[in-house]
Amino acid sequence: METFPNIRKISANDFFMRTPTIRDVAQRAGVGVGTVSRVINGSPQVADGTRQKVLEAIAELGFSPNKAARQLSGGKTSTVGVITPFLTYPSFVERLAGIQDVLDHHDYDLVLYSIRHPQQTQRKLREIGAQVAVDGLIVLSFLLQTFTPEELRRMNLKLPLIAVDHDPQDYYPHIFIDNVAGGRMAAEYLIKKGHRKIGFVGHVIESAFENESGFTSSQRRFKGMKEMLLQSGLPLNEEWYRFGAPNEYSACEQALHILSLPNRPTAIFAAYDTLAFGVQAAIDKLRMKSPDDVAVIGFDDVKAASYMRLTTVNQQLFHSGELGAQYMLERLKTGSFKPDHWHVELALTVIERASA
Amino acid sequence: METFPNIRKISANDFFMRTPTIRDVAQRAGVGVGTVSRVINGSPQVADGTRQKVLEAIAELGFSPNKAARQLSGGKTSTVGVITPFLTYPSFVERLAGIQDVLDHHDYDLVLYSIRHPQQTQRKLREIGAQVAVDGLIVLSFLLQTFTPEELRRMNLKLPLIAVDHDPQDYYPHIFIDNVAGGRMAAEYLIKKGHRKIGFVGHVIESAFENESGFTSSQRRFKGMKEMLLQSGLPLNEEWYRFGAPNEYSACEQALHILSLPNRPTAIFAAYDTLAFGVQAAIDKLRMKSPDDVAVIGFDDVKAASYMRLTTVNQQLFHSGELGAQYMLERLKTGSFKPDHWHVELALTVIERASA
DNA sequence: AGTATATCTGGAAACGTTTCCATTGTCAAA
DNA sequence: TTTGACAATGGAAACGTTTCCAGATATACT
Repeated sequence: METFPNIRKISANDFFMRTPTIRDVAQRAGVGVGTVSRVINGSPQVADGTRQKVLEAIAELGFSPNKAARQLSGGKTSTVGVITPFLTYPSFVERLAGIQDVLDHHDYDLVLYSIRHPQQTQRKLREIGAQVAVDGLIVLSFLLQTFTPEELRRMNLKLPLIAVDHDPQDYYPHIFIDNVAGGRMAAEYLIKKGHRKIGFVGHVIESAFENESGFTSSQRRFKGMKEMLLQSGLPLNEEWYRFGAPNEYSACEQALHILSLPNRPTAIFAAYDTLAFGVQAAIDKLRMKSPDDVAVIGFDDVKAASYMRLTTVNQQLFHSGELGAQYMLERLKTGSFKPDHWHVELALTVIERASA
Repeated sequence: METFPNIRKISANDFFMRTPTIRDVAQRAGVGVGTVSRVINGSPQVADGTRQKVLEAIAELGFSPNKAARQLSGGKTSTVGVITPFLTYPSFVERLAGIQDVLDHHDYDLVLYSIRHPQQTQRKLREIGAQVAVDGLIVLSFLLQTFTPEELRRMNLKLPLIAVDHDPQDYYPHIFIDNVAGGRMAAEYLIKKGHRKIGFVGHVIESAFENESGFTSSQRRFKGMKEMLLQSGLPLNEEWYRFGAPNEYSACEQALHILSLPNRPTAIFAAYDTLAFGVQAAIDKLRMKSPDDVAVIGFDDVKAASYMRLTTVNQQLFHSGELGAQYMLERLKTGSFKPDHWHVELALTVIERASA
């Protein structure tokens, strides 16, 4: 009893428009499958006439190469993973949007991994690496910092990694900003505006949940501010500095406290825009007005900051995502990260709006 | 000259820990590949002893099945796509987070497609369908509404579809809310609080860019509000209704206008929470106070609404995403959507906070 | 014992690409 | 005319699973 391995080719199912394969295209164009593959992948090794025929066949059949097969054979997925904590924080979303934008323009897909607890990171990384479901991985914020270089080495990930919004270091490419310098800039701006009594509303780590690297960007920005105040011979007053959860409501409470002091500051630097919104709410509650009664400057330049007319320090959130994706794609194309892309610092700019 | 197709198996490369395949596991456990596959997929057709051996081998080798191969062979990707407009709107992000959460718990990956212009939708859908890179597609908001049922039929998508936040209709499963009823609820709440002069800040479609279905949820919520006012015998005053872009700044301007009228309303219903924040800003600017001078109620119950102490209409954003994902997974498992899941309305609730 | 039945297992074929090698055709130089 | 180099092409093998069928083993019943 002979078997007919090709029986599917003429089976009844095919009358219902089986999605076309490269073989169908080859047949239709009267060429071999190899040639079709070469056309699809833009190899120069194809005569113009042939290429034309193939392209026509592709169009007529509405063929589109099957990703899984492509990946299995070639080892490439045309997919980049993004792993992020706190999907709902506006700053992460903006970076994500930047990444998405670049990947989309290069016909790469974006797989989103979201982590609720840093402890999940390791498991997730292993999974991702083992399944080979993505060509590369963009890691947002501190997630990678939860590992020592040694741990990371032992995990022996084959995947190209790039970190966006990550402390400067030497172990993998990353894009970062100088938070301390940013803090200095914010303070400098306020000082130039004539303020001498400057407060701060920031974020403390309450648990290991938030950041295991020991420092939040809030702390660094605070440090920069203090440096600048000292350097300018201005008073540092511990009463004016308050820390809480990273949300508007908490910030509002901190600000209410600060602004109710008998000797209150004339300006407040909020570590994130989100906190600044809370500070603005407090100012409004107290029937004060910024910038006249109290000036407010934020940090991040989130989308909403422009609606809210918040003066803030821009850190190119969207662009950081774009760059991360761009460098990753280059890495995937050329096989290695450009040395210039290993350690990329983004410039900060004070954006003057209505609040300070 | 004989060839050795299996030469790779003993090539030098293997000393560098080639990622293990199902064959390696089979060998190590002393069983056939079929058995390993059955173990991985939880088939009951495996003796306990055998299963144990296989599981051990899997653990020892750190094996994890290759997604691409799995898909190519079985036709399944363990991946669900999400297609969304305006990635950066907070309400979309919350729905997305809900989807992500459910998928993650079921070991499904989430591929994110973002659309900048509704016209891209069709191309994107075709691409996604053709590449077979996802098992199903969750469509957010109005994107599918840009097609007539006829168009959609002609596109002949093989992919299971479910829409989240989509007008009720008959062509595919969807999860929705009754925006008109929501508008009525908001108005009713304000009326119960004693307000008789109620304003509205909403969103107009400025271009085809935003929504091609003819109605925004803002318009529907407005309709509901008017119905309720009429029904309660309260005055409708066109002066109190203003429409603009869907951002806080624009809403602030509209509210400033309304609240500066000689005969101003004592309460304002904002079509989205984002707009409500703008209204609150306006109230603060005018040195008024909610809820005493002007009450404000929003709609959506975005995360920030709770920080901002905004009274609003909750529409279960996160949960809508969870449900969409859940129903999709069920569809993928059982082969069809449950009839109950074809047309799912989510309940709305007024959340009383400090603003009204 | 012998037979029927149920359970468990091994392994080939198939999924749709890419890649590599062999073959053919073309053109220029000798 | 012959030779060599090179461009263009066809098609087999490989990628790592799942599925299906056949065979093996165990169990139950006569």
